[in-house]
Amino acid sequence: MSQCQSPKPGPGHRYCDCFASGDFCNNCNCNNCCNNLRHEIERFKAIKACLDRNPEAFQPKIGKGKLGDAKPRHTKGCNCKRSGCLKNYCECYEAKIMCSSICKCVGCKNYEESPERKTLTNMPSYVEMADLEGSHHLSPTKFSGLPRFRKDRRLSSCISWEVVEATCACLLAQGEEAEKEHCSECLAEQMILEEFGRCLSQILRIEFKSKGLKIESSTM
DNA sequence: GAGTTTGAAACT
DNA sequence: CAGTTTCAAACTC
Ligand SMILES: [Zn+2]
Ligand SMILES: [Zn+2]
Ligand SMILES: [Zn+2]
Ligand SMILES: [Zn+2]
Repeated sequence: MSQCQSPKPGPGHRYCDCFASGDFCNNCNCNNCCNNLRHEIERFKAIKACLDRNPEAFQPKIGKGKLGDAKPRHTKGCNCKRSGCLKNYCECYEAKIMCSSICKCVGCKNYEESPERKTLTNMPSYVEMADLEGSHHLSPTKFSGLPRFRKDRRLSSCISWEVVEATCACLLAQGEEAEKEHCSECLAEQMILEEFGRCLSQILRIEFKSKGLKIESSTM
């Protein structure tokens, strides 16, 4: 049950689960809870304010994908960045559904073919994948000190949040360096762009490698 | 149970 | 529309 501390649904934060689902609070630990019959008017006003902001506020968030039997999907999609959509922080995952194209998540692992998702949900028999990855240092650039890839984790089809962060950190570092050396704005820009190029190419290299592909292009 | 992480929804 | 704030719930120890 909910344990919100707010006297009533207030601005700037989400509502307790009871209220969000349109129910009265029941057996909650809410502090000064107004989501009950005792505060009918206040409650109604809160609901009205909510609906005013978003008419769909109390609609179920899990709709059907299209017609009838299509796969259910989250009506708004999630916006996860750090959970890989494999924890209950993610509304898609919580609802036991795959993320869809309307999700704006980063580093999503909540898709049908996701090995991470599979190892999490079922207890696959033929698991393992010998991970001899411990040695993977991302060499030349500053990737080295930054969030490393976990042993059993590999990049799948999308770029993970860790990589996004690492890339940002590289660019920031490059910018600071340029600043320290009092480079012109133009040169700084160029340095950062070049760093970005190195990051991208490294990301691609690693991704290709993990898939056993070769880099065909020579123009990189 | 305390402390941390996360992301929806409100807000700017 | 993107960035920030808030805070209850999920998670971790
Ligand atoms: Zn309550
Ligand atoms: Zn998600
Ligand atoms: Zn999603
Ligand atoms: Zn996702």
